Formats: sequence, C-alpha cells, structure tokens
Amino acid sequence: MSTAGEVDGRVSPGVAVGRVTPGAAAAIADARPRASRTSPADRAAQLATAAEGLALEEGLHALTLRAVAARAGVASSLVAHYAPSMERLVADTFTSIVGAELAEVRAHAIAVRDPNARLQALLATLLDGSRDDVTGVWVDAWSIARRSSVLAEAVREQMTAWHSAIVDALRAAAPASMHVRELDRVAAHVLAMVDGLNAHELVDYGPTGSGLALIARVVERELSLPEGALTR
Amino acid sequence: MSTAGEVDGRVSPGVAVGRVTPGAAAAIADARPRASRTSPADRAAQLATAAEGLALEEGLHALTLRAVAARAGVASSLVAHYAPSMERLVADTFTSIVGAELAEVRAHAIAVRDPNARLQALLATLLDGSRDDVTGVWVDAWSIARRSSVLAEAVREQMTAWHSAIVDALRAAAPASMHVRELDRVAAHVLAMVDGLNAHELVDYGPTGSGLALIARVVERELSLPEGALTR
DNA sequence: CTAGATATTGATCGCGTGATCAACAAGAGG
DNA sequence: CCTCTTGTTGATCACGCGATCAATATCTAG
Repeated sequence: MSTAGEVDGRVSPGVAVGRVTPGAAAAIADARPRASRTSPADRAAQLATAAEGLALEEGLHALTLRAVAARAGVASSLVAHYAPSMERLVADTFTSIVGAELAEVRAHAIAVRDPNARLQALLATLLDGSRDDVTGVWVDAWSIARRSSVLAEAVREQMTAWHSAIVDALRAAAPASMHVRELDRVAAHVLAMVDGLNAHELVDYGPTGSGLALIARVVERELSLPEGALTR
Repeated sequence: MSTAGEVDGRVSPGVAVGRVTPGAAAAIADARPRASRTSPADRAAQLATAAEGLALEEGLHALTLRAVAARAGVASSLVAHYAPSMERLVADTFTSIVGAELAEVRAHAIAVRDPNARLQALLATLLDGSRDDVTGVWVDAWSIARRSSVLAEAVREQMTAWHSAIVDALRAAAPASMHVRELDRVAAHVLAMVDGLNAHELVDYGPTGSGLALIARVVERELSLPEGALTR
C-alpha cells in the first residue's frame, strides 16, 4: 500500500495512484485449493501437528512459515496469523514434542509393576535409539536456545520435568533410607548421561546400545541394588 | 558480462549489447579499504582465525561468507575463494577450535605430576564453565552434523581424540590391574557425562559447579581410589 | 622499468526467510 | 435470502544466504 507503481522490477516514475494494485505483478505463489474454513481451535491444533511432524522429521531448524504451511496445506500467511512469531512457534513445538514424549515414556514405565523392572524399562526406553527424532529435537533446542531466551525457558522446564520423572522411578527402587538430596544427585547423574549418550549416538559415535550398561552399573551401585539388577 | 541492460532494477528492453557493464548499477557493498595483497598461506590462516573467533563468540551458525569476510576486513568473495564451500569451512573451523582446546587442556593436565591430581585437573577444567564458548560450538556441531556428513565426520574424529585423552589420564591414576576395556568403559562414561552436563549448563540448568562432584564420585569408585581423592 | 601472474574485488543471480496487509470468500445469524 | 463476521489468501517488502565471474590492482620476476 502506497508508493505505487513498482511492478515487474521496473519503476514507472509517473504513476502515483495512491494505492498499489497488488495483483498486477502476478507471481505464482502456492497453487493449492483454498483451505476449508475451520474453527480457530481446530486450525491451531492442525498447524501444531504439522509443526511437530516437521520438527521430528527435519529438526527444529526446518520450522519455517512456508514449510509448516506447505505441510498443513495452507497459505504461509495463515501460519503467521496463528503464531505470534516463529520463535514462539519453535518453543511451543519443542514443548509439545518433548512433553508428549515424557508422558508416553512415563505411561510406559508406570505400567510395569516391579520397581526395579520399571526403572530398567525407563532407562532402556531412553537409550534404545528408537527416539532419535526426539533426541535430534533436544540437540537442536540446546543449540537454538543460546539465541532464544523463549526456547531456553521451555528447555529448562522440560528438563526439570524429566528430572522429577527420573527421581520418581529411582525412589521406588531405592532403599527407603535414601534422602531426597541423594535421589536428586543420582537423577542429575542419569539425566546428564542420557543426554550425553544420546547426543553421541546422534552422530554415530560409540558402540550402539552400550549406554544402558553404563548407566545401569552406576545406578545399581548408587541404589545399593545387586549387580545386574537393572540389566536382567 | 552478458545479457545486457539490467541497471537500477529497471529493465531496458531494447538494449542487447551482448555484454553487460557490471559496475553501472553502483550499489554500495562494503566500503572498505582494499585488503593488502598477501600470500595465500597467510591469508588462509587469517581467515581461519576470523572464522574461529566468530564461531566462539556467536556459534557455528554465525559462520557465513559475509560475516567471516567482515571480521577479516575482506570481500566476501575472497572468503569463498579460499573455502571450497561453507560446509567445509564450518567443519574445518570446528576441528580447529576443538583440536586447539584438546591440545591446551592436555598440556595443562600433563603439567601436573601426581596422576590423581592430574586426573582431577582434567575433569575440573572440563567442567568449570570457563569454556562455555567451546561447549556452544560442540552443541552447534551435534545439531548441524545431522545435516552435514562432512561435519559429522569431523565431530567423530574429535570425540575419539578426547576419548583417548581421557583414557590416558585414567590409566595413570588407575590400578595396573585395570584392563583397556575397563578404561574405555569409564572413559565413555566420563565423556558422556561431561558432554551432558556441559549441554545442561549451556541453558543454565542445574546447580552450577556440581558436575565435578558427580563425575569424581563415580570415577573414584571405578578406579578404586579413596573417596574424595579427586575432590581434594 | 616493464610484463606477467595472481590476489582481491564488486556486482550479480536465484533462492529462502519472517512479517505485514488489503482483499477475498465461506459460513452463521437474522 | 441476505448480511456480516472472520478465517483465509496472495502479493509484497526488506533482508540475508552461498556461489560465481569478469575486472582490477598489486606484487614480483625478468
């Protein structure tokens, strides 16, 4: 709007209509059937799903207005309409993905009765390499979070949630005499190892699948469990 | 020069001189005194230094032709002239930074006579937070390596180098009865924890400085050292 | 002192990014 | 059936990216 007359790269100096005719330049943009009119809540959910899938498949870096729009079959301006900014979209998508993973893993672990077996299930699930996509999102997040305080905040929240999930699993398998402080320490140890080992596996470093043995060993000692209690 | 006539954003349809006059459009690009003519080796070294500084200060993501050129006080095309591609520049810069860090830390550790004190010095140096910039480069590298096999290869090389440096330090402090396989296992454990804890610290997660205690505890046990041997 | 070799440059291309906004159209309420 | 709210769109802007190449400027060998 305003400043009239820029069309086709050429400037027509005399034209000062006061308002541009936007369609005049005619560049094909999307060539897509118009998206059906939907309730804001549904559309927001659909865009979130598209963003999550994209991030899992291509990484957080792949979250662009146009890429998310294409995956949802929608104009890029619609994505911008629903997301206040890309920084927020990235942070929210991270939270959704990681939050869902935590809920899923937690549910999977809770289904196991025996505390030792449950702890083992939790650790094994975290390290079996079946969640490389989520691990990739974590690593992307640590990297991007250095430049995005919004994402950094989201990352800290999810790490705290994971920490307490690990503490829960540890407590059930630990002797009652263990204090909260000790459980926190062991949980921090486990979380650091899980994150480190997963980052390593992401670049195909180290013998695959050896991670569980490493962690199980130290956790068994810390919780005074018999050797091999967490590796069957 | 070719395809004539594009100047100032306007297209003069009739002009078909066969060759363009490239300078005609006159857009200010750099406004910088011409860089002194230098030997290729010196210039390459200077550009590498600029790239390393930039990566340490702003992350591997900040490595662009134009950013490196600006820091070196040189035209961006000169950077492109010396680097076969940005992917290579990024991988080489990563290798330089991390390789230098390893050499430095190694030298610092070797200067310590007592094996236990040396091991402690190594671990403390890795975790004291004074190398956040290098940690950032590591995290960026893990993230980018997923899309760059060139960088992934460089990352694996440096991880292997670090692994053996840690093994060296462990061996000196370990009982002679420990086998190579055990030392490898403990080193893998330490490396995973260092990387995990450093990633955590990068987003300000967790109590600062608690990392050394965590690692020292497990290493003392694994090497059959007296409790507190690595924490003074 | 000149001529050749080559280090360095500026311009340009084609593409991708986030953001913005008037215009359009589809469904809901009267 | 018509009106109005609002979900949706296309075009556009200003920017930054890696890469390429003819032209230029400088150093050096003869």
